[in-house]
Order: sequence, then structure tokens, then C-alpha cells
Amino acid sequence: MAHRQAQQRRPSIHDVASRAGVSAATVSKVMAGVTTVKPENAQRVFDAVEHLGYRVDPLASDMRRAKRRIIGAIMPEFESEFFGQMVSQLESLAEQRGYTLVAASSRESEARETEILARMHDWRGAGVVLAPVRNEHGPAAAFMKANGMTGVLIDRVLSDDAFDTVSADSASASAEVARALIGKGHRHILVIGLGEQAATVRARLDGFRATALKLAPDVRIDVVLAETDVEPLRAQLRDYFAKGERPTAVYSLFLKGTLVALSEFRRRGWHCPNDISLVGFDDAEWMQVTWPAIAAVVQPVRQIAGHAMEALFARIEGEEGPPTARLEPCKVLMRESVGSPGNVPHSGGGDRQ
Amino acid sequence: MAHRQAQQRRPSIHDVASRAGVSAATVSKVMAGVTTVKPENAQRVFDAVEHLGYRVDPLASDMRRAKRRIIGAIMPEFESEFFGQMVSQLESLAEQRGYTLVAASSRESEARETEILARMHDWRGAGVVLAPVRNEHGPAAAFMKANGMTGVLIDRVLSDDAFDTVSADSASASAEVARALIGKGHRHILVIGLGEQAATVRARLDGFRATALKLAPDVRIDVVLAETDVEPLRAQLRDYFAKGERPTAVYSLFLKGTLVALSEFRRRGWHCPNDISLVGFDDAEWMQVTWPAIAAVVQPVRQIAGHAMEALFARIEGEEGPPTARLEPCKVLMRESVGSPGNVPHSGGGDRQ
DNA sequence: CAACCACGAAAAATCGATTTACTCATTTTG
DNA sequence: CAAAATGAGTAAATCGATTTTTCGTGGTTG
Repeated sequence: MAHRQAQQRRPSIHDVASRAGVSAATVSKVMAGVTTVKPENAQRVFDAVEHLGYRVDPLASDMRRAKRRIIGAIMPEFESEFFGQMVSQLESLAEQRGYTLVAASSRESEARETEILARMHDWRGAGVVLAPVRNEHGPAAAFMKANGMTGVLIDRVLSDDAFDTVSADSASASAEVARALIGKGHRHILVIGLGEQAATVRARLDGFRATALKLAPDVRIDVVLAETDVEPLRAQLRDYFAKGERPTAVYSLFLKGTLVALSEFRRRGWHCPNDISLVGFDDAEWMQVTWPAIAAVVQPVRQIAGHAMEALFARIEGEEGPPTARLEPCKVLMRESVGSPGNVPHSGGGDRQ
Repeated sequence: MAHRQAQQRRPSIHDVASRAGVSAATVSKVMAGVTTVKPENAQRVFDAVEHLGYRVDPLASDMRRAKRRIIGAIMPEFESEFFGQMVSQLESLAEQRGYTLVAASSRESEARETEILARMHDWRGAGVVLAPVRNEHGPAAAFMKANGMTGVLIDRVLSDDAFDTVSADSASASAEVARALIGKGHRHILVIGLGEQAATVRARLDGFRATALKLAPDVRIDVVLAETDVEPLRAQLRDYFAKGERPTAVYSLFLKGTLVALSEFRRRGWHCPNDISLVGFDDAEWMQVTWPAIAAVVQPVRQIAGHAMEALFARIEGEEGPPTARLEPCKVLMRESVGSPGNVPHSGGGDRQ
């Protein structure tokens, strides 16, 4: 094979040194851009590097460093647009600073989350961006504290006494949703969510309820919260509708909830927005191409990622001071899935598609 | 702070050695599970490990190894369900074998792809799973060859003369779609795609065309292929419809194309499946909850990831022999977006939702 | 002109493991 | 009973860099 010879051992700093006729220390300095090297020697080093195709081994390079140029990222999952964009952003930001991002998925399990964190700790990276499965009080954050790790918590968190946090401003966004729905005339609204993610769900729910009640004290707000998983939520939702409850709008506090709501609407033959209105927390690309387009709260992924990395690198560089808790403003996109109640006869049947 | 003391340097193998009263070499052996150690000494080591909370530093451990226990994964993007699941699977499989997965996104750029690959090469990992932006003939695969890297190509590839490949069996799946559409009576079908991803797009198109023409020689198959980006495709599609073309079904060869098709249908007020039928390559969670549910080809992500890792580890462990090209069978889900043409008056208007 | 400084580079220590080579005992074997 | 084989463990080399210490050399300065 023509390319077999390339399989050889890669050149090390010593190979460069001997070819340039200098010591390894000098090569190291040249690579690091130190200026106290005679230009002539520097040039010889550059030539040797060029000729041998030498590149610094990041692993060996990190060995002597207290803080290795590795950033860990732990997300609850990789399958959703939100966390996909998040990882992509974080990777890009880490890379810009010469760090390598090692991402891992906790698969919505707190046990796994802690395991992964322990493994990240073994790597002795400079810092970790953790999007906890549940909230900032879980075992993972505790592990980070107990081991003096540097890190930032994002997404499903509010604030913490040890780590900087960055998340979407759920409360304000929910208040805006409330204003919109009340403004359209809705007076019976169902809110669905998962209780697990205590922190943010609470913020979203409270933000929504407070504003809705202020604007329309007579509004009826029902809440269907499942504990852990999506399927129980579906079951509860089915029960709720089976009891004959007929809200004019549904506000889903998270993406999968929006999917569950939509599929339950389908089952019952209800159509948005004529039969019922729908708004969901979390936007997705498909939501604007379906009929109707689904109204959604857009989380500012770039801002969250950006400020998380900013905070993290500040801490890595030794910044002291009490932990900060950042809330990034969301955008609410009121699409066609939201209408006014009673505009069209409630009766099912007929007008499909 | 209570947790400040934990910030200290982590115990090294020498700390364990001195506490257990043995040499570092012995500790290393015990950790590696070598049996030629006196049980009594082994126990002392275990005790010391336990007491100090010692864990092997993977980075230091990898230093002396020729093949480091790191696997690189390069995907065109992280934002879609498909690649999200893929990364998640790959991570899990790597982890099972005690490897760490380092994932990076090429963001659909071949230039970036090669850069990332070079960086992965710097890490001297044991192998790389590359999902090329375009196909197996790009600069990234060439780089891998030139540098004698171990790797597997997945997704947008057919077969290669240097690397094992694993991808979805696009041709067979497309043939099945053709059978379904022809069977439903469609005789004017539009296929849309991106020409960039030559390999797979070609397979999907040819597979579809061959079967459709065999079953119904009179069928008319139009093709709208954009070169690089999605927006030009949208424009071309718009032109196509503006010319008055009126196929009874559209087959989109990739996910974003399905979204584009849907949004163009919306623009023109056409509804599936009455006005036009739609099938897309690539499934997504939302497709089964919209009205109508969108018919889709489901790629076997787990199988692709599984066989990719299998092949990769076989090569890492020194397996010789010519590269293999695996095709994993897809599942075609014929949902409501596909109907028979002419069942319902073509006229627009009227029956919305 | 001897003592002192500054500069640039080399030598050596270090990071935290793994692995090779070697050293004692203890057993087995001729 | 001496020689060879085996067992268990350690010291030292190694991986590929970085960083500290040391060493010359040439130029200043008193």
C-alpha cells in the first residue's frame, strides 16, 4: 500500500530538536512563541517542523500542566435540537480558545451523570459545563463541589451557591405567553410538564400563573405534571381529557410535552387553533412548516453557551467572587397554533387537514 | 469553604505505592488485574486505593500506549435527530470498551472537516468514525489515508478502497418507496435532493427510478437537485411549481428537503395527502404527531453505529483484509402523507384544517 | 582587569502512569 | 547438593512534552 509508510511513529519534539541542531527545550519555546530565541535558531526550528510535519502532542503537552486544556460537557441527551445546538456551540467556543471539548450524554439519568462526571474528573480537565438532568441540587453538582471542580451549570438550573449558572429566563418567557393567551381571550388553560426538572418547571409554571392571574383573575389554570417520564404524562393527559375537561389552550413546558399534546389532539380529532390553541416551550425547525405552525418559546442557545463559556473561562483563569446566576431572555414566537377561543364551532369532525 | 481542601492535588500512583508499602510498578499491576501479585500485597494496594480515593489518570496512562484509548467522531452536524442519536450511540459503545469518545462537528464544511481530523490525529487516538460532509472521496478521507489513520466511514458513503464503510441501504429503501408510490397509482413524481452528497443521493435516486420505471414504464419522474445548500433548493422548487408542474407525489431524499417541501406546500395552500403526497428520507419524532403524519424512511442508527464500532475495533485490534462495505436495511413508514392521486378534487382552497 | 550582568541555550527534573530489565528468594531438577 | 527454573517485586527507562536550573559567553562596570 502506498500509504503504509505514513503509519510510522510521528515525529516528536526530539526529532525536531536534533534536526534543527538545538535542544528540545528550545523547540518547545519556539512552538510556544517565546521571543528569547535567536532568530536564526527559531528559523531552523521552523524549517525542521515544516520538513517533518511536526505537531505538538496535546496529550503530552497537557501532562505537566495543572489544568489540562480539556473542557467537559455533560448534557442530558444529544437527540434534541436544543442540546445539539448547545454542544455545537460549546465545542466551537472551546476550540476557539485552544481547548478540546469532550461531550457526554447522561441519558437523563442522575446515576450516569455522576459516573460521567467522575470520569471527567479523572481526565483532570480545566472545567466542566454541566446541564443537570434534574436541577442544581443533584448528586452531580454535589460531586463537583466535593472534589473542588471548576464548572458552570446550565439550562435546568436557577442559581447555586457554588457554581455560576446560566439558563433561559423561563419566568419572563412564560409571563409573555400568559399575556398572549389571556390577550386572545383564553380563560381556561392547561399547563403540562414534568415535575422532575423542578427548578425550571417551577419557574415556568409560576411565571405563567402569576401573570395570567394578574391580567385575568377569573382565569382557570389546570396543571398536569408527571413525575419522571413522558409516557405517564401522556396517560395523565388522556385521563384529564377523558374527564370531559375542555381547556381552550394548552401551554407545554417542554418540547416532548408539545409532541404529546399534539398527538393527543390528533387522537381526539381536535385541530389547532380552531378546537384548541397550543404553545410550547422550546422551538424546533419543523414547527414552522407544519400546518398549523406551532407557537413556541425560543431559547437563546448561543447566548447561554456563550455566557456559560465566558463564566467558565473566567473561573479557570482564577476569577474569584460569589457565583453569578444569569438568565438569558427568550423569544416567543406566536404562530398559527394560537387563536382566539370560540371563533369557530367546537364540534369535531368535518374540516380535517 | 468546606470543600476547599478537596482542591488539592489528586493522589498519584506513587502516593498509593508508598501508602501500601510497595512499588509503583506493583500498584500498576494490581490496577491492571495482573495475577502475579501476592494476595497480601494486592490487598494493601486495594486498601490504599480505597483510602486515598485513587483513580488512574487516563491521560498519563495513555502516554506510553501506542494506541490511545480515544475514539474520534466527526459528524457533519449535531443538530439533527439522526446525528444526535448517532453520537449518543457511538459514545455509549466507545465507553463500553473503556474508550473516550471525542466528538466534533464539521458544520457541513469540508475544510473544517480536514482541520478537525488533523487535530484528532494530533491526539493519536486509536481510531476515528467519520461521517463525511460529502462522500468518501473528500479531502478528509484522503488525509486519513495519507496519514495511515485507522477509521471507519459512515452515512454519506458507499464503499471505499481503504476504509470500512457502513451506511443505510438507501437504494433498497428507495425502491420500496417507489413500489409504494407506484402501487398507490402515482404516475408523476418529483424527487428532490442535494447534489453535494453525491454518493447517497445517487443511490437513492437510482434505486427509486429503476424500480419505479420497472413497475410503471409510463411514470414521469422529475428531479430537482440543488448543488450545495438548502435555500437554492427551495428556490428551484418554487420555480418548478411556478411553471405549473403538478406532480402527485414528492419524494425528498433528505430531511431538510422534507421540511422545504412541506413549507412550499404551505405557501401554495396544498394539503397532504389530498393535494399531493409526500415521503421523506429520514424520520423524525415530530413526523408522527403532525396532521397528516409524514411518511418517512427510517435509518437504522443503532445498527450503523454498532457495526461501525465493531469494524473499527476489529481494525484497531489488527484485523487485516480488504475493507468491507456494509449496507444496513431501512424501515419505510408509510404514514398519512401518502395517498392515492385523484381521490379528491385537486382544487385548492376550502378544506383547511 | 577582576567582578558582575544579561542573554541564550542546554541539561535535568517533572507530569503520572506502564513496561522492561534485573534482583533476590525459593523451588525444582539433574 | 549444585545448577537451573520459577515467583514476586523493584529500580529504571520510557512516553512527549514543559519548566526549572545550570552553564557559557560576551559585554559592562567599578
